[in-house]
This record gives sequence, C-alpha cells and structure tokens, in this order.
Amino acid sequence: MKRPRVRFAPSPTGFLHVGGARTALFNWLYAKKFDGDFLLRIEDTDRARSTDESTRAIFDGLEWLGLTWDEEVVYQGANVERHYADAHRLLESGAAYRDFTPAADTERLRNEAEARGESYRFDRDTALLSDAETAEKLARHEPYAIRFRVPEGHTEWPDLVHERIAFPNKDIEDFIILRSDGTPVYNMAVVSDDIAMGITLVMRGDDHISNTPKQILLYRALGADVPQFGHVPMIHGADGKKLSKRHGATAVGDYQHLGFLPQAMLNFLALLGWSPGEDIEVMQLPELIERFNVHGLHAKAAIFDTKKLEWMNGQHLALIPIAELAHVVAPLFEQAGLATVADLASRPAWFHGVLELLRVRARLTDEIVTLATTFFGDSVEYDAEAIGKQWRDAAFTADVLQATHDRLASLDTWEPAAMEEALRKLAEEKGISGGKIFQPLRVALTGKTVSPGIFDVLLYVGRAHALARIAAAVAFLKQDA
RNA sequence: GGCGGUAUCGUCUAGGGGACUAGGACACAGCCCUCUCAAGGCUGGAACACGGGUUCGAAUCCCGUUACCGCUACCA
Repeated sequence: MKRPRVRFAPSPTGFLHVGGARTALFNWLYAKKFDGDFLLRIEDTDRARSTDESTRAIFDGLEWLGLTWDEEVVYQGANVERHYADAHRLLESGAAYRDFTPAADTERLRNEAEARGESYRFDRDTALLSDAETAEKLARHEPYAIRFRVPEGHTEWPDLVHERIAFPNKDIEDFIILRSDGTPVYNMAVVSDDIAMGITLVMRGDDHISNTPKQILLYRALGADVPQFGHVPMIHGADGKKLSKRHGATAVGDYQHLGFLPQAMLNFLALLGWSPGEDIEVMQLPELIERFNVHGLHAKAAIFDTKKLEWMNGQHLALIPIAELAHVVAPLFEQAGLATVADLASRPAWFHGVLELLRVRARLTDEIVTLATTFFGDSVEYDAEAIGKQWRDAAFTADVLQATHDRLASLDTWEPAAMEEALRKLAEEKGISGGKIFQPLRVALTGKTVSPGIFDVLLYVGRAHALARIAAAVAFLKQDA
C-alpha cells in the first residue's frame, strides 16, 4: 500500500477554530497511525480576507496542540500558475469550455429565477458558441471564464465516514474553474494542489460534501488518481447551531489562555466525533494514536460541551508529570505577581509540593494560581463568612489558636504527621473534636473556610509564616473581643 | 425551492438481527470517605424521533414522514 499522505488546509481568515483543530487532529492521527505524512496547506487565495496574522495564529494553535506537520507549508497562492495551467489543460482537452457571458448577466438570471422561486442552473447551450464566434470574440480580446463541462451520469464515492455518497450529475451545473480575470476558483485550486502534493486521503469537514463530486470530476478530467475522501461532521454550539463567536470561545487560542492543557483539548476534541469503541475516555496522545481507527469516526454533528472539556482538563491536570506542570504554570505565577519563574525554579521541591496539593482541586491552570495565593505573602485576609462561621466565639477561638500556636511552636520537626499528632492530642485534652481546632486554624492560615488539608497547608506555608499567621489571628480576635 | 447529510439519556457516546431489563462518561441528586474543599468510591433519575414494512425476532436492515444541519457564487 502507498504511503498515506493527508493534509489540513485551512484558509487564513481568522483564528484556528476548534472545528478546524479537530479535522487537523483526525488527519494527524491518521498519518501517525498509518505511517503517513501530515501536510499543511494555507489556502490564501482569497487575498481580501487572508491575513498573515491569522496564518500565524494557525501555526501557533497547531504547535500548541503539538500537531506538527511534515514537509514545508504549502501556500496555495504560490501555485496559481499551475492552477491556471490545469484549467487550460481542461480547456484544451475539451473537458471545459469558454464562457463569454458577462458575470453580471448570469447573476441577473440567477436572481430572477430565485425571485420566481425556481432553481437556476447554468445553461450550457446558450453559452456554447460556434468556432467562428469564439475566434471572433477571442480576436476582440473579450474576457471569458472557463467552465467545466459536467458529463452525464452520476458521481459517487465511498466515504470513510459515510458509507457511500452519490450525486446525479444533472444536479451539478457547469461550474467555473477559472474566472474571467484569469484567477482559479477554489475547487480548481484544491484539486490541482492535492494532485501536486500527492494527497491520498482528503479528510475535511462535511460542509465540503457537495464540493466533492465536482472535485472528483476534475481529478478524472485531469487524468489523476482520485484520492479517498472522508467527511467529518461539524461541531455545534449548545443550541445545535454551527459553533460561532456567539457561543463564546471558539478559537483554540482562547482555550489556551483560559487555562486548558493542550493534551486535554486534544483528548476532548478526539472524542467529539470519534470513539475508540470502548468505555475509555481519558487518553494521552500516544494512546490516541494507537487506538485511532477510521471505523470509530462519526457522521453526526457533535455539540461542544465546555463542562466536559473542563472535567477532561482536570483529569489531565492530575496526570501530567509534575515537572511539566510546573513548567506550564510558573509563568502564570509570575504574571499574577506571586513569584518569579526563577524563584520557583530555585525551590522545586516546595513548588512541586504545592502543585501536587492544588492540581486535584483545580480544573484550569488559572485556578491553580488562584488557589496558590495562600502559600505566598505574609498577610492573610479573612473572609467575613469564614469569621462568622468558624470564629463565632472570639475569646474561645483566641484561646484555642494560642494553644495551637504553642504546641506547633514546640515541635522540633515541621512535618505533617507530628503536627497532626500534637494537635489531635491538644483536642483530646481540651475535650473538643479535631475539627474545632482545624477549622479555626484554617481561617487563621488562609482566611477561608476551604483549603487543602490543614497539615499540608501548615507544611507549605512554612513554619515561620504559619506561626506568624496564627499569632496575628490571635491578636485580631483579642482586639475584636 | 433543489441537492446532500444526520437522527440512542440534557450533552459526548457503546451498540453492526437474539448477549438490551439499552452499557459507559460529563452534568445533576444522594450516600460513603473526611479537619473543610477537591479527588476517589457507591447509588439514583434520565434515551433508541415518528409511522410502516422485512424477520420467529429490529436500537440494529428497507421505505416513508418529521426535525435538524450543510451546500446551492466568476467565496473559500
């Protein structure tokens, strides 16, 4: 079997959309799984809408996800000469013909038909000219478009995702392949490029299904092998409509900035329209490649469920090697003004310990930073709610906290087991439950009613800071009483 | 309008004629664990769009209807 060659061919008219990212992923997985090449082609022939900025955004998004491409990026705009030549080849062979009808005329006919509620089909017979007429118009340098002569019969193909799709050719009008200004039209450019790039499988969004018969016709007329096709479904928003800005974040970059991990995004996207066929959900890239199969590809549009993506991110946050997580998250700590990247790197054991505590409690990397504030700085801000709930009896609480402070201060090691033993003993002596100590202590240390386990907080806040915070709480309570 | 595509819990899905009392996951509710919060474990509610066939037997095959989506350009 020939080495498979697939491609992802976005047009640079916006950012990398999650739907595009998913098609890219399926193509990439296919290439990895079947030992093929994954190529990238930027379809920048629409000069007005294409921007370098969005080309960069596509690269960035793909790189962030780790969907790297083989070979150099192909820019469609650089190949217009060939597109033009291919269109003319079709003209020479008779597969296409010149259409001298002014664009405005066909547009008018189309509009009129539409107004009458009829469907318009370009009429080949009125456009076809005698050789003499053609020669005459050519001599006068009248502009013409080149139209493909759609043959009789029907066009069908076995789709990788759908079973078999067939179109009667009578429903396909003679479409333009070269505009009267000499520029190629999308279908012409795509086919010409895919042939030149040796693409063996075209996997793309199912919004291209109706382009496919036209393209197959072009392959045949050009004497090229018709590749395989696979049309993957669209991604919809919660309302069932095609995902768009109205639904919130749709660009891959948005999710990156929201605090999602690329591996979670990939995992989530893979499961949107593909299933391994087993009850397994959380997978890393190597496992995704190993399990990927064409059979699991879906035909039905899927709704983008942010909640599940968040859950998925939480799963990957828990799975990612701690050093890698530290690397991803350290810059965020710096941005938040908590600590510099260099500072964090200088005390990896401490930093990793803090991250271990928080990774299971967070779903987004940003949340880790928020939760981590407790472990930095000297002062604690007390939540009014926390005070009301855990520090009701100020005098009693001050007393308990003072005793807690003293017991902890007398410890000669600063490790959780010893702290717990000491404080449980204190509770027993006072005839109160452990919670009666831990909860007020939590407020003293964090200002909040919720936090990681209290002994872990003690450990990572550090002896000096912890004792200082408890003393400050006692002072606060005494002045309050 | 024409053409094409799709149809299983709210959502992502398993399911390729009998193993279906329709399984898993997210979300939701409850319980357990427990110093709080997460995580984890357990339990619960929740679906085969509708109507006809084919068959001893249909979520699964066929036809129709409906709904939704896409395309219908000298855009890509």
